[in-house]
Amino acid sequence: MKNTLSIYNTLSRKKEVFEPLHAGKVGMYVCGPTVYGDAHLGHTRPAITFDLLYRYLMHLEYKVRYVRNITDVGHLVGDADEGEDKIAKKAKLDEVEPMEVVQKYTNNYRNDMRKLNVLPPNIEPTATGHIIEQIEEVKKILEAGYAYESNGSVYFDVEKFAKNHDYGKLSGRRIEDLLENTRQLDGQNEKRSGLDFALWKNAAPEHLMRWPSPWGIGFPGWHMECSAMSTKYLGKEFDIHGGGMDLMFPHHEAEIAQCVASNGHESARYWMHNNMVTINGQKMGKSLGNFITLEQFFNGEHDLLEQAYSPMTIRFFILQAHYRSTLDFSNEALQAAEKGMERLLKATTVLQTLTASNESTVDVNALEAKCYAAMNDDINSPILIAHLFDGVKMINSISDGKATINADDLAKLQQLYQAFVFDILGLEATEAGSSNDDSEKMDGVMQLLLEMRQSAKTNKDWATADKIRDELKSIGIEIKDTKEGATWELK
RNA sequence: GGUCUCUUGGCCGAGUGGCUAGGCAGUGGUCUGCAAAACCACGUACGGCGGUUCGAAUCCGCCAGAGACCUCCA
Repeated sequence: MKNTLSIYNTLSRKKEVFEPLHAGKVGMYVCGPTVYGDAHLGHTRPAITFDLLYRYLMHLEYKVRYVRNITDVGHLVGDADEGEDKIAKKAKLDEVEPMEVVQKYTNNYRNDMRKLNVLPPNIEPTATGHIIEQIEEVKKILEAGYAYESNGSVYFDVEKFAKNHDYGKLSGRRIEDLLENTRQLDGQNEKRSGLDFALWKNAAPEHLMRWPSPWGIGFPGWHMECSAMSTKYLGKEFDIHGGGMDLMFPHHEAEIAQCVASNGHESARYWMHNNMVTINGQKMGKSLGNFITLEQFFNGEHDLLEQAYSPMTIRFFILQAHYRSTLDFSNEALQAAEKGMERLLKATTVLQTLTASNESTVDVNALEAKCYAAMNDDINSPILIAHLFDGVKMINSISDGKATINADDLAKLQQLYQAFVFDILGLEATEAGSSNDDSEKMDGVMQLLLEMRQSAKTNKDWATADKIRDELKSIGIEIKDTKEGATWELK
């Protein structure tokens, strides 16, 4: 039951049973961020999608090597400039070293991911740290005859490759269509065809990031790093390659071509693509300028945000949609996610306090089977979450005495929620007040106030009881009366 | 222009040829001194028009609308 994971393979356009290349082991490569700006909501989609997959594979007891790169060189700014590196351009703007920019945004990215409880990959290689490997790959492609040198740059010969290979198989493109739709880009005159892409690019004198190569001073092409680094750390053939849908063409298509040209066969067996986060129905993206950074979500400082949203709310929001669907941002949707998640997490706390009876009136095995079925069906987290909410009703009913559970089932249910809510979905309970001295004192003060209010209530002194409640509320402390007594929380 | 995808109830979002998705909001109830919170219960749906079928929101066609990629992008 646990081991019938199916995943949607972009190559075949259907769900396939996942069978690793080597029994019990999984190699997976995911395209990481370009570190020239703060991470925004869109960046969380692949990070959380593949974190979910990584966590689930580990839960299934696979030994996983998860590689996610940091792109710190190699992408062009746009077609208007002179082939200048994105990172170099920003660096000049800020008048700092390119590597300083890279370091800053890498740090920010890792920091944001940690807040989102995204597990760090096993290897997080950088493009600048693998220039030698990339040059070696370019050499191999030249030797294989699928590339040519021009003016100190090396280009991949797409038309030649397409004669005996299927260029466009991943993205569903036909070479004839592509040939009709090429645009004027930098270096076009150096290329034999508009479809050809750079494997190595000659650096202009003002270009800051530059390395020596057999073809002169330059920098690696846009798609080279993923081929070189996936091969180095996962081998010439590996299990899963992931990334955003927008990378399918040309990036992943070029990667496939590079690997085939250099190794004689394709590298990744399963290609997985997450869909986009939209805002007002349109893709949230760097180039459109309609993005909201994670930092802005966390502190609420953006015109479109009605409030701050915790990292866990963002994570739950992402997980409530299937990774292959678009997900539309709105305050209403995020607030719904926030409340729903609180209810789910609260139930996990209640679950720890349940006591066992002799008989079970609930079916824990059926719930467990449904949870695995959901995850095995192309890691369908929204379905999983729906089942977990059914379980919330079960937990609350037992807590209310409307249902009973025996000791074995209770242990199983507790394990189930630990596994699915915390280990697999990667949610974590919101920090219930840090345990420093101040919060301990605060807690003491609050206990005193609650006791005073309770005695006022006992004396039917409603004026005093309500004054305590209302005045605390006005300074942002909310009292909640429960069956077990009053509790408080900061709002 | 080319290729492809999507259109589900107030909002977000699953799924499927016939069997309740789920969450949030809303309504009713339980609890409470009152309220909040919490818990329980309950609607409303499958863009339009045709077709296939015993039966379609689910398959096919047309129309309308939205989007993605074709250029860096998660």
